[in-house]
Amino acid sequence: MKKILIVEDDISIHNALEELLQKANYKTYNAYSGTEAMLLLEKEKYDLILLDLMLPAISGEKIIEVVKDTPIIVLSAKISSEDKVNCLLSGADDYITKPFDNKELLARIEVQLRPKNKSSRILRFKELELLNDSHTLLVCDNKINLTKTEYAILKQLLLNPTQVITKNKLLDLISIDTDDCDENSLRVHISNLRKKIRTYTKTDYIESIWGIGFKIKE
Amino acid sequence: MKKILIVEDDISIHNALEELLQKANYKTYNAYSGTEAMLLLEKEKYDLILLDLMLPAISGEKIIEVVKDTPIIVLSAKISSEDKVNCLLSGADDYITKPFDNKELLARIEVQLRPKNKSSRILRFKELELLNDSHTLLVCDNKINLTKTEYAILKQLLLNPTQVITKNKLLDLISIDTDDCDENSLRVHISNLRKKIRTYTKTDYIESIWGIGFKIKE
DNA sequence: GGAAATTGTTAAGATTTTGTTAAGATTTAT
DNA sequence: ATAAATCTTAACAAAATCTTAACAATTTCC
Repeated sequence: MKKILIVEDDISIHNALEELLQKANYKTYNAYSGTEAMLLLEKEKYDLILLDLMLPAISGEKIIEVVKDTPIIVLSAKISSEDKVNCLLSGADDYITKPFDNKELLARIEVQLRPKNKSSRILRFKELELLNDSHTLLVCDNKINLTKTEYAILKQLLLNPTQVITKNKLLDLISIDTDDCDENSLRVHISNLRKKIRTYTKTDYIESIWGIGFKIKE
Repeated sequence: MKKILIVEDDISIHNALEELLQKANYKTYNAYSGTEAMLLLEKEKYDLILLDLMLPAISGEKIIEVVKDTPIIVLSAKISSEDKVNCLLSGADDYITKPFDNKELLARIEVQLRPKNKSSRILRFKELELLNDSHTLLVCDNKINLTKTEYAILKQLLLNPTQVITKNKLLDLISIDTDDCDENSLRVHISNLRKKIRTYTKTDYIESIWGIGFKIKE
């Protein structure tokens, strides 16, 4: 059940939103001011933020700047193109003007919540093809079986091929429960992955970023 | 340079879009019918599709269903909520009604093209580009690997390019635990940084402020 | 100008992190 | 319950990075 934070100071709009979202089977959280929103955001992670711009104390624009890891849909009475552009460029993911159509809002919420990779069937990178359903990897069209964790690691790396994935992030993937995560173990998995890939190609696709984590090469 | 496929049968709108996008530094590709779009999509991969709905032969809605690995922004004269919802739920990522504001369109395009992780920032200063997500430095577009501490130092300097960063501040960055910080060590790191940068440019970007610390030059 | 303090460079040794292997433990499938 | 697959642990080798130390160059101040 996806968690949505509603940031809106107008009580009647706020309540209407809450009802709408709950009927659509979302779990809602309520903030009635910018400061309250900030407090909640520090405490918990949400899947989406619905954000009014004109708020007491801290403005919505300020919140957009700060929040980096959660999609934001701005709900605002400000209809000027300039306001929209500013919000979108500074980090908002969508901008809907009030009054809005309920069904459209729900649709746009779904857009933000659905996985970026719509198909998510195949992840490709050069000679590599990671097949989602069969948990296999094709290297130059040669089939390789990956273990569950090897798959999880490679998937995470291939999802953001330009980005360094920290060791901690990868460890979170591996061990959901263990907080006494073991880097050693991760190292072995990476090593095994590399070895498997190496059987069919000479290029090493996994790069180590010393002290930080790992990344897809190039 | 990002590649955008324009799918639009109205010539005047199509040309206007093409001009707008090229001015905004995108590479444009043109399809004037649904069938043409499908042909191009089979041949090449694009970063974004701008899609009109009412097209000859194959409709825009059909294209939305088929395309799974490229973001789609629908540009349509259909303003009904129902049309919007259908498109968004079946796979479109945004829906803009005609006539549209150019700047808003460009902003919404940027939203679709930017990495999902908003925190992936780039710190730029003249010929230097410090890439947060890949943890590397580009000097005149030449990639340089930085060590963890070199990266931390340069990041701190580039974050406030007008400001002097004290030696103590930099030492805090380097040694989390050691309170017996070593200035000598810092000096070596700075020297190594300068050397690495010097391999691709003659200008020395790190200035020493005697007795205080360091600063980005100019 | 010259002494003292600060900064710059270099290279070697110490330290930390990473890579690989294999054996034992655990989980999963049969 | 047994066998196979997978994961973890441990040990060691290899690599990258950091610190130290020595000395040169520069700046400040008298």
